Amino acid sequence: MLRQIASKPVEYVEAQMLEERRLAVLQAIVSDYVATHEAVGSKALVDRHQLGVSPATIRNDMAALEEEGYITAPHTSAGRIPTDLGYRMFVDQISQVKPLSAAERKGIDRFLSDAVDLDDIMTRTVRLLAQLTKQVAVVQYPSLSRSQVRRIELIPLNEHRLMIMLIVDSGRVEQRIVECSVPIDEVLLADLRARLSVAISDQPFSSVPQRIEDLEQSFNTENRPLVRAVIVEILETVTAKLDERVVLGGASNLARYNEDFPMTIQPVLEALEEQVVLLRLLGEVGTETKLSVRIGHENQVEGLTSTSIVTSHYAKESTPVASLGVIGPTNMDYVNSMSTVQAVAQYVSRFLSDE
Amino acid sequence: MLRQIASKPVEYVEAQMLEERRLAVLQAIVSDYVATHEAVGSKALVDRHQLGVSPATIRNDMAALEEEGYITAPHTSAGRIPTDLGYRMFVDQISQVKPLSAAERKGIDRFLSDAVDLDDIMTRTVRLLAQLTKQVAVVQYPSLSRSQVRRIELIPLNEHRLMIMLIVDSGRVEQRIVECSVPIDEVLLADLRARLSVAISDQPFSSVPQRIEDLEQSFNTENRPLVRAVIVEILETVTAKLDERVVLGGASNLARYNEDFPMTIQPVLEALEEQVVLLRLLGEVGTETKLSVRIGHENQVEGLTSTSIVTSHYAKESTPVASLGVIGPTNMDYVNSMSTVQAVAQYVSRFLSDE
DNA sequence: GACTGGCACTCTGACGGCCAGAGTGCCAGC
DNA sequence: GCTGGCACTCTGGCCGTCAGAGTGCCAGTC
Repeated sequence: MLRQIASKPVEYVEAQMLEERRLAVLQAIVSDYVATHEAVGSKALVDRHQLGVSPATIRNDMAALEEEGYITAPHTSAGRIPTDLGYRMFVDQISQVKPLSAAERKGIDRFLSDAVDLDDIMTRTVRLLAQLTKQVAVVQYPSLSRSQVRRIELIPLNEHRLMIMLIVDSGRVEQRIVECSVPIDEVLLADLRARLSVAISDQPFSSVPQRIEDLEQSFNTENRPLVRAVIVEILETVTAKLDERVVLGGASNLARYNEDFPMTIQPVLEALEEQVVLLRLLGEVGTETKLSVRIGHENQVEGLTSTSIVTSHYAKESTPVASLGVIGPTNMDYVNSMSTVQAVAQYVSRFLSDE
Repeated sequence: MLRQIASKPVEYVEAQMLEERRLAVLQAIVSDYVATHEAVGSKALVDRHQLGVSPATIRNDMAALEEEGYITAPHTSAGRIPTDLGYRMFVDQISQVKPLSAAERKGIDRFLSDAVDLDDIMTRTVRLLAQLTKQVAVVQYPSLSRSQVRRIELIPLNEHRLMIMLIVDSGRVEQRIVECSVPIDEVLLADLRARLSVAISDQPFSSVPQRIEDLEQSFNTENRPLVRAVIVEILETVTAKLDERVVLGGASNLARYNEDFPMTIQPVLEALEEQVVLLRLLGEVGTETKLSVRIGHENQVEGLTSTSIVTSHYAKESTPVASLGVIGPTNMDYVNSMSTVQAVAQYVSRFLSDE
């Protein structure tokens, strides 16, 4: 890299260095602002970082950065604060995510390994994320659409009522109750279960509808009402429950920001109570990158334009099944959030795959 | 009532009337303060209520009420605000809970009747409560300790792994996965299931431990490891899951108070994130009264001493199974909260019992 | 004896003026 | 291209002032 620069004409080298310092200034501004939550001025900058130049020089750089839209001044005579674009630049510059310390990793490991079932894993994960990042954490349950049906059970509860139970390979269990007008015939039930089982066991959730829609035809007319009721209910479960489940935690961390940051937390809380919004925040699973950061206005959700979202996929047996992440103010500690989210996602993936 | 008073000596009648007016003043103060969230003065009081006396007289009453600890003055020259004791008196005075309007009842009915399973009922209920009262709502899942096991299933997932499924009469389903070192024998499994079923079906959850602890003895030595593993897991589920599940909603309503009420919401949010705290708030189910109000310091939870909690039990087939309620600032609208909580509890009870 | 009008007192909250501090932009000089 | 210096500007804290609201008390009335 250096060698390459050395081979260029002198002016270019100097322009390059200028660029580099300007970038360093931006990074310094972001990290100072994230640490103090106060607009940072040129003098403070040279005091706290080894920039090797005077405040006046920095001021020129800052003017340029402001011109380019990376930073902005709250008012004439205050320091500068980063814009969304500035944060974006900062985040993109973090090529390598800082690894967690051994102690931290061990803590995560210990905390998650006590989990007894999927619910427990999800709850623990969200608590863990919130605690480690001191922010609001979101964890999505393994997506049904990316899962397979492992097994189906039809359990009679009484004469007119039975429970359908879909067991999913990620450990999720979906249950649904069916009312029947006619008494339930155990033999028929066993038969139906067997055929359903053949049709959909070990098949992807998304293919269930087409696999069972014709099943009704193969039964005697007298039995069809029950069969149809069951099939309808399964279809409903499959489609309805595709709107994924999300757990939220650490909302109290929102209140902390308020101290030095007059963000009105009500719209944020409101947005976070909407499943739909959360799912949109967590984004489409299975896209290229694992770790994703959306800053301020980059996420289109109303009420969350002054928050940033750091998410990562997690996987079961190396196919991504869902996302998790943290939500905080745009002036959050990106370095820490990113490394924590990534690490936790890795651990969750491991635990899911172990099971 | 009037007749009775008329038969008493004159002094007593007057003392009684004095008492009555003083009570009216207290009620007026509470309702005005709840409406405006501003300390209420003597003049405003006579303006807005037909008290039939002059402000000066009211001032005397207010002084007396302050002396008795029902109201307090934030500073020398402000109006008065109710103390916890004042609210308590006010609430106790509401003998008859105001019924909801037909439209409201219909709204509740419609909203709840779309629920497809227990999870759905719980989620809908919490949303409903939060929306109707504009406060934070809490709903507890039907308590396992007050439920019966309806059915038990042992479902083999693969050679070394099976899922235990406890179906509870309230509609809850508890599942747990067991790992076995030896391959699972289907015949043995069916046998075990049958015996477990005999032992605990239709029995109260709390009696499960004693009913299955000796079961292991009746199996061959070679089969005991599996049997023991299953029993251990059931016992663990029964005891572990007795810590009840609670859902929370409408946290964004907390932020609203902040506007006119400088309550720091962080401790409140923190407290609400603790399951244990929530359960303590919802209180012991099955005690005498259905509708319960705890005001300010009456609930011993740290961080919630400036909030009030209105709860009610709900029942399945007329035995109470759990609680639900709302949490708000002490200056909340008790009349509305109480009637809403009561009505919603009734509807939930009905839906549970219908199923 | 209870209620009333009047009066003096007090506290808050809003408003405006003032000033120190911080930070900038610009410019001339190195 | 970097630097020191200087004039400029904006904020935030501080203080004094003042109107408004509400109280407590007292003497008078029914």
